[in-house]
Amino acid sequence: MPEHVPLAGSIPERMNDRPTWLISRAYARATGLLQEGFAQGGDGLRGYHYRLLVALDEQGPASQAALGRGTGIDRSDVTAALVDLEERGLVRRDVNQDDRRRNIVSITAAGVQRLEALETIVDEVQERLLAPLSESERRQFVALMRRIAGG
Amino acid sequence: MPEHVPLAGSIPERMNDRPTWLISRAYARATGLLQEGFAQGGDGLRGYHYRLLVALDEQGPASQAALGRGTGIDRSDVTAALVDLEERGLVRRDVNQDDRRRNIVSITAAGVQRLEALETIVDEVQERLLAPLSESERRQFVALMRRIAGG
DNA sequence: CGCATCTCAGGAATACTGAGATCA
DNA sequence: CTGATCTCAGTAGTCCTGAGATGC
Repeated sequence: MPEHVPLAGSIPERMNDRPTWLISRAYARATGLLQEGFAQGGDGLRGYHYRLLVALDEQGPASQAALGRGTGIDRSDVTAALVDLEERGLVRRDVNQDDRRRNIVSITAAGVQRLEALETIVDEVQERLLAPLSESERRQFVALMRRIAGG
Repeated sequence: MPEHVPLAGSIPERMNDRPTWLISRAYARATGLLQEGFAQGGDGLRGYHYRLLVALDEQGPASQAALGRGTGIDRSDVTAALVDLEERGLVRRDVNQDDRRRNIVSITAAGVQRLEALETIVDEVQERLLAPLSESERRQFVALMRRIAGG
């Protein structure tokens, strides 16, 4: 006997006008798809690793503090994620001789290669996520989101 | 000496075109603001509690499974959150005599009252979150998000 | 039997805090 | 001394899985 006396069960209509709730639903969908995609890699890389690799690939060597600011990842999480990436040979960390508090983090050739594979995965996820929207709607969406997220 | 040799540090431009990343940034902002707001209540209520109260207030008594489906909260988290709400006298749980597997969860008068306060908080958070957008842009945003989140 | 419900234990990824050590 | 950096330990809230007990 499937679903007997429903006693309610659909999404409260009020919530569907709540941007906070819509954002959290979208986030849940996006992270679910991303985790699914990243799991294909099989080497345990996650969102943090991807973000760091993108920042390093795009902007060149950086200190960990700068990476944290640039990617929105907390300093302590940056440290942990970079340890993972270094173990896998995807980044290198050298002490900055001009300021020995700082590490100079650089992406390696293997890191660039791995990043390309991750980009493919993220592209696919994005395609699935934005499937309901037309091209112009996607541009609208990105533009609006940038203003909300970028605050 | 503040910030010496930047070694990069701004948000990678590539990321700002990544809906997945924008969503996670927006989510981080939203949940940060929400937690800040909910903390004002001082009684440890969180997003899950709020969602459940909304669903109960809007749709009336429901089984826990229906609440889970309706709010997008996992069955096991529903159980835990309802325990909290029951302890605070904000909901009541009675065994459904027609189907004794099920609890009939109802919001109490105190729950309705507490929910009103929470709605005020969520309204404020929303206002801060959407501050950069005009009225019509907000409607656009909600409409686009519904299609992405609602999948 | 199958299936739904409620509960409990726990894991995973993100976001964050506090504190210590190092060093400009 | 002030303040930035890196590291480590630990917490919180969300999302999810597996398994058991009960009941249709």
